Amino acid sequence: MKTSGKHVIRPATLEAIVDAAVRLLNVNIGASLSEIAIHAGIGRATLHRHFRDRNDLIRFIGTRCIEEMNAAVLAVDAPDKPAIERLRSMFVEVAPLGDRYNFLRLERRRDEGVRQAYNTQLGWVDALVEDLRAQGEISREVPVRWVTAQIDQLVWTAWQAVAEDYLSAAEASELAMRTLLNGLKD
Amino acid sequence: MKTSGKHVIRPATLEAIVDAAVRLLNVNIGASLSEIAIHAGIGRATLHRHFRDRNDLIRFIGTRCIEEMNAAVLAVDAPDKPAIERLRSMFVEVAPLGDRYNFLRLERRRDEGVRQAYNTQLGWVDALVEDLRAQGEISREVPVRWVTAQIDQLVWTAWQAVAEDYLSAAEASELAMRTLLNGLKD
DNA sequence: AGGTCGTGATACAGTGTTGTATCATTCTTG
DNA sequence: CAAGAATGATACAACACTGTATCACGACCT
Repeated sequence: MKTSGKHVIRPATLEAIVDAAVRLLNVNIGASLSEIAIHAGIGRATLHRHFRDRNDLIRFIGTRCIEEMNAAVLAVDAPDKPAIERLRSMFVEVAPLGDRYNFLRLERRRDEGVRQAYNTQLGWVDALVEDLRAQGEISREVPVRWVTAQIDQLVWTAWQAVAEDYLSAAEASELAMRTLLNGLKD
Repeated sequence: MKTSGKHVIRPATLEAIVDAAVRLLNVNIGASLSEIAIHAGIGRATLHRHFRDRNDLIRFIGTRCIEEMNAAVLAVDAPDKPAIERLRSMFVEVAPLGDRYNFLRLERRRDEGVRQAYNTQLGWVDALVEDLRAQGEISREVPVRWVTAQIDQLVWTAWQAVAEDYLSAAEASELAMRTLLNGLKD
C-alpha cells in the first residue's frame, strides 16, 4: 500500500476494496481497476489514492491474505497435538479462507514476493506431512510433493463444496481427511 | 477460426500457434497476441489473417483441446471393461494432455461454449463414477460431485508431477488411482 | 455547528494492445 | 523454373486502461 499517503483510508473502504478485489481477481486476473472500484462501491480515484498502482494493490492483497492464512495456521500449531488432529484442524481453519487461499495460488505465479511467502507456508505443511509419516498416518512410499499437492487441492475443493452448498463445513473437512487418508472406497 | 479466410493456413503455422498459445495462456491468460506470435515464431499479422480476433483464437484453441480430450476419452470407452480399468486408462490417456486440460479448466470460466463442452465431458465422468459405485469401488456415501472434483484435480496433479519430473507417467497414474480409491495411508 | 479530511466525479494525457491495410519476401506446387 | 499463395514486416487509427490532477460534496470529530 502507498506508504506516504496524505489521506488515511477508512476501514470500511479498505475492506470493501479487498473483498471486491479478491472476488473479482479470482474469476479474472485481468479485471480492471474500474470494475473493482464499482464492485467495491467506491470511486476509482479512491483506489489510486491508497494504492500507487495496480501492482501495489495486488501485492497488498497478497500479503493481507498471507497474514490471514498465517493467523489461521498458527491457531492450529500445537506441537503436543497428534499430527492427525493438526491436519483436521487445518482443514477446519483454512478451508473457510478458500477464496483468499485461491488468490494466493493464482498470484504466486506472477509475484515473487507472494511466491516466497506461499512457499514458506508450504514449509509448514511439509513439517506436518513429516509428522504424519512418522506417526504412520501416511506411507513413506508416497512422495512428499504428492502429499502436499493433495492437501493443497483438498483445501480448495473443500471450500468450493461449501461455497456451492453441497456440503457443510464439517462434512467437507471430514471428507477431505477421508480422501487423503483412506480414499473413497467402500 | 475465421471461416471465409482468403488465405489457407499452413499446418506447421497452425500447430506453432496452438502450442505457443496454450503454453502462454496457461501461465498468463492476459498474454498479448504479440507475445503469442513471437513465441510461435510467426508474425503477428499472420495471427490476424487466420483468427478474426483474440476471442476467435481462444475459442478455436478451446474446441481444439476439447477434440483432443474427446479422442483420448473415446479410446478408453469400452463398456465391457471393468469400471476400474476404464478409470486407470483415463488417467493414462488424459494426464499427458494436462496442459490442454488445464487450459480448458481456466477458460470455462470465461467462455460459455467452452463451459458447455467441458460440462459434457464431465457427464462422461459422471457415468464412469456411477459405474465405479455400482461395482463397489467407490462408496455411495460420497457425493458424486466430490468424486468428480477429485478426479479432475488428480488428472492435473498427475500431469504436473510428470512435468516437474518427480514421477514417471506410469507412477503418476498409479498414485492417482491409489489416492482416489485407497488414500495415502500405509 | 463548524472545520477537517476522506471521498466521488470528472477531465486529461500517456501507454500498450488490437485490428486493418499494404508491400516485399519466402515458400510451395505444378 | 515460374506462378501463385502464404507469410513477415511495417505503418496506422481506434480503443481500453492507467495514473494524475482538480474541485465539489459529505462524513466524522470536537
